Amino acid sequence: MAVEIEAIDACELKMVDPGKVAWVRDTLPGAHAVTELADVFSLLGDPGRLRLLMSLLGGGEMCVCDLAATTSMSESSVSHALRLLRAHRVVSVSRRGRMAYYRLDDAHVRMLLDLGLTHTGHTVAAHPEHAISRTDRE
Amino acid sequence: MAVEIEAIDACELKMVDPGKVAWVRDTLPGAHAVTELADVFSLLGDPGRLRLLMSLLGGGEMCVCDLAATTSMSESSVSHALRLLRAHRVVSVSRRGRMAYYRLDDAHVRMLLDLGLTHTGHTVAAHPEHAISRTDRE
DNA sequence: TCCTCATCTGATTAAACGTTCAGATGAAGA
DNA sequence: TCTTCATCTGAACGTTTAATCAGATGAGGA
Repeated sequence: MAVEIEAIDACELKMVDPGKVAWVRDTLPGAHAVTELADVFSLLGDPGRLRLLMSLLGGGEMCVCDLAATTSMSESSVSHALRLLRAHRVVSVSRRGRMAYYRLDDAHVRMLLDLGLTHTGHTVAAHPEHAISRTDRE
Repeated sequence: MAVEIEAIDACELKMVDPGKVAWVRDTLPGAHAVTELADVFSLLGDPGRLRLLMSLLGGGEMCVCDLAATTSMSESSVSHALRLLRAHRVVSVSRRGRMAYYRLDDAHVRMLLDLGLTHTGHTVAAHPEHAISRTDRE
């Protein structure tokens, strides 16, 4: 297959397998898609936000103060974190009175969380009847 | 780390649903497990590392210079990134001569990447102006 | 041996990030 | 109205992070 793709960066001509490089380069998603994906992973890459999201995964709909209590974060931190997650459409709010109830609102993120949890060996209950006591040593 | 979960944190008594809070708190993985998971997501949360890993996902085994060419990163950046990924057992190396060939070496990360890609697939489909051809090869 | 080349590493720097604090917003009750 | 309360917001601070550069390592060929 031909070597010339769109405007090779000009910096480096030293490739071991130019054909493969060209092909892999073509199969990679565009810069915007990669950035978007990285953003999602990055959102899940903070322990506080992760606890927040896992709480919502198990608890369904929760208000800010309960989330703060669940995750042992300050309410301000929780609010900041939820704002970020809200901006990326990962969670959604419904306000009733002065309370704000948040919920997980992204099926893909939900799957990523589930997959991630099986990775760590935990199967978190999405439904109370599946509750398992944790308490394994860490 | 708070050992007793029943003893409410003492700081805040203002919970809307203490029962739910206690239950969700119990179902959350331990601090160490959460940190570990967040670390994994965090590794996938950088566009450069993500391009690197997606290249390996499609290209199989690749050397540093080809990875640099594929991802448009400097070889030094690639090396630093691969070192991080290696430290977390996400990739593995096999050295032949002066070359170092890297490959994806974590089944869970592979699944996370796959899931993430279907996520961008949906996103791209929803926003055709950013559409890029991703060869459906798997 | 010496030289070249692919890769690795440490140090430096600048940007990005999360937390905290103090104050603002807006809804409910008196 | 005024007060209280849940939540939100902006700014400041300290930490973490990734990119760059210069030099080191180590294998192959002359």
